[in-house]
Amino acid sequence: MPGLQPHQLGTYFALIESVSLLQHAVEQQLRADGDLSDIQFSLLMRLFDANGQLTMTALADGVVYSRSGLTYQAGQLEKAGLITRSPDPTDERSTLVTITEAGHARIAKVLPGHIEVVRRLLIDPLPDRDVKSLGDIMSRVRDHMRTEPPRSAAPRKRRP
Amino acid sequence: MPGLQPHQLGTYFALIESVSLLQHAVEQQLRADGDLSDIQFSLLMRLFDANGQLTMTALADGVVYSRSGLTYQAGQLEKAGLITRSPDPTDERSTLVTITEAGHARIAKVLPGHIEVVRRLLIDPLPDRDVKSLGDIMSRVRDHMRTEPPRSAAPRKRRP
DNA sequence: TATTGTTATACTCTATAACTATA
DNA sequence: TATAGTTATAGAGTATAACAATA
Repeated sequence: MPGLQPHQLGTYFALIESVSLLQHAVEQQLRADGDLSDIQFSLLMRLFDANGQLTMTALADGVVYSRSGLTYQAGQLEKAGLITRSPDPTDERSTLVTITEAGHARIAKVLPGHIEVVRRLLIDPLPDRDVKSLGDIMSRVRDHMRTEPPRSAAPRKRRP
Repeated sequence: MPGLQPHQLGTYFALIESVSLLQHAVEQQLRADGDLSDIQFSLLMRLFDANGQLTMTALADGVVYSRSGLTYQAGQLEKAGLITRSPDPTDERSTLVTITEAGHARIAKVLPGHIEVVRRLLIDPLPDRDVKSLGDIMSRVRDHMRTEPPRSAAPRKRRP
């Protein structure tokens, strides 16, 4: 692989592979313990952290998908009784998404196992010094990505 | 979030979020430059690294999916002319997957942009010292995960 | 019996574009 | 005009189970 040095490439592959394994384990756990996809869990957690209520747009923010994808997931969560949707009195174009009691309960049900997986696979095998380094490094990477101009804001179109 | 200290949780979130952003950027690039999914690209790269030929089982190894999922992806790649499948003379149960000239060409077409994305988002924003630390840490995490007993080898069944 | 791979099928998820309604 | 959200629809991908053939 030209253009990157072996240790740079090694870093990339180790990162991608280990995160894939971690995500896979997390997905299994969430599905088994609470019948949730990782995305559904993220959405519930965002609501939880936001004290229970967000607009659709705010909820989607950062969980990169299309509007329609969020509508679909919100539909699933609503069907499962974990959220409700209601009009926003402030702005009648908006929809307020609210986490229900059952939604809270589902999080409570799933969280211990979730933490256990993350601890077992990521935290415990590393000395605390490395956990801190890793957090520090990846925070900088994340912040850099977030401030980067999207670059392919107008991605090349396949011929129509 | 009980059970994990703030810096441990922060590490987990920074890791997941930054890798998601990286993967998303990579997927865009692979699709735009070579009309490949990241999984298809991984499969081609595995063949490339293995000097062009692997059995289905060897090809799937590590790219965690079901047999049928691999059959599906191999079908897609074959339809696109990037691989061929032929019987394995050594073991007639096996199928040998071979990368074609077109497959090599596709990799060559896609790789520069791929490297550019990885460099821009992950490598360049970090001092080389951190690239090395990150590689070192994530290699240990990966190795640990790979040696771990699967734990949920027999995952809880939903009631039948 | 165990392993390799395929098929059929059903399901989840995603993306695009057209649409409604409000700011 | 721009923004918030939904719907229709089509396509990609995944998983399970049943299957055939070989070791």
